Amino acid sequence: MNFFQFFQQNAKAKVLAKGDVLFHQGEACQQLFYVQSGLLKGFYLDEQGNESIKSFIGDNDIITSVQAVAGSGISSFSLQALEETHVLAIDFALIEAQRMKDLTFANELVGILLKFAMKKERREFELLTLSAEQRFIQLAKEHAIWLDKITQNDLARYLGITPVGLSRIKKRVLGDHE
Amino acid sequence: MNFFQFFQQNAKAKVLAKGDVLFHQGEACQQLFYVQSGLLKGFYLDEQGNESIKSFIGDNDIITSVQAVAGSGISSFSLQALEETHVLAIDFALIEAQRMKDLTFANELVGILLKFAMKKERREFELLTLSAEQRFIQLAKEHAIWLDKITQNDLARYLGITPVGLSRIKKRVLGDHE
DNA sequence: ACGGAGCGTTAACCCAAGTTAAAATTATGA
DNA sequence: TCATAATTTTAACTTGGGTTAACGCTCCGT
Repeated sequence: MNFFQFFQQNAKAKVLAKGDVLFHQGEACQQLFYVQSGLLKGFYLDEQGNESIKSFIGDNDIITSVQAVAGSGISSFSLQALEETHVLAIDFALIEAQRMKDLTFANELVGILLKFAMKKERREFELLTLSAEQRFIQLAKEHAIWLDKITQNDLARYLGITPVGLSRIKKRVLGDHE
Repeated sequence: MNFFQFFQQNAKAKVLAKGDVLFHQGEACQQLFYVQSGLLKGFYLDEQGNESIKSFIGDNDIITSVQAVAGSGISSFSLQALEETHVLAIDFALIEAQRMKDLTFANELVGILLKFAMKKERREFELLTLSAEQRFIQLAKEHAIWLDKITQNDLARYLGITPVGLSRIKKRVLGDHE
């Protein structure tokens, strides 16, 4: 069976208002979500309350805590809506059951995981090899839309710096044109 | 069919001497490798010649360039042996063919990819949320063996800092006990 | 229109890590 | 064993980004 057919047949629709949390760091997460529309952030919070943003998730993205559904059962991060967001939720157990008996489905899952792996490899590359300034330039090029929709605080926490740091980088990079 | 059976039947053994390169950044990579014994580093080299180490790969690890086999065809990093290393090499096309017709095989691949995704998520977490010093402490705890086998230059490039920086961190963390 | 909340900017000061270069230590090979 | 190369440490100086706090702007809500 086709992955998205399966999704449509077995998933439940959910609507999140701005600020709503889909799942919390430290709690169980047994579902996988497909984002129909809207925008979410996945983020870590440490003991001191420092936030680090793992990723932004938008239209047509699939999101879950891999650690939770395939490992410990507990999510290591939270997922929160930055605006009104419509998602489809499906129990991961259903996906597991289906892939065990459906070759086409299993192979679509392989494809999805390969794409996911490439995305993570990319992010790893940027965090490892680029300076904060280079990461900002990269982001501004590839996700220009984010600059409008996402607050500077969140953008900074995604780049691994503070909002103050990002403000300085913006000044340096975008220039004053005085 | 079982993944490792398949591997054993279709893979070619290769022996790498210290310093040998399994595949080069910027070149095609169509194979997947299973490390029987030894140690490799996967690393990026930028235009200025700065090296960043993506990962160390040891006994029983599976390694390939996901970008290359599932995306552009070109590897974004190089893979080099840090000591004599024995690997099994298999064409990724064979894996693709097998997973398309073998449910068990496809699902084992899903399992492998889920584990890979968890590893990458972990690395992303560390690069995003921890300071260089915290990353070193973490590494010393989890991979104490690496401290002996791997040069400080390589360890530093894995942590995202310079060898000089790592020397300072070691002094700070391990203390002088004077 | 006013007052506050939230967001972004700026400034002053601090510190971790980069850079360069020299010194010290450890490995390696003839 | 000794000489040379490679690795690690140390030192001096620079720099990017953190921290704190003040300031300004904008957007609401009343």
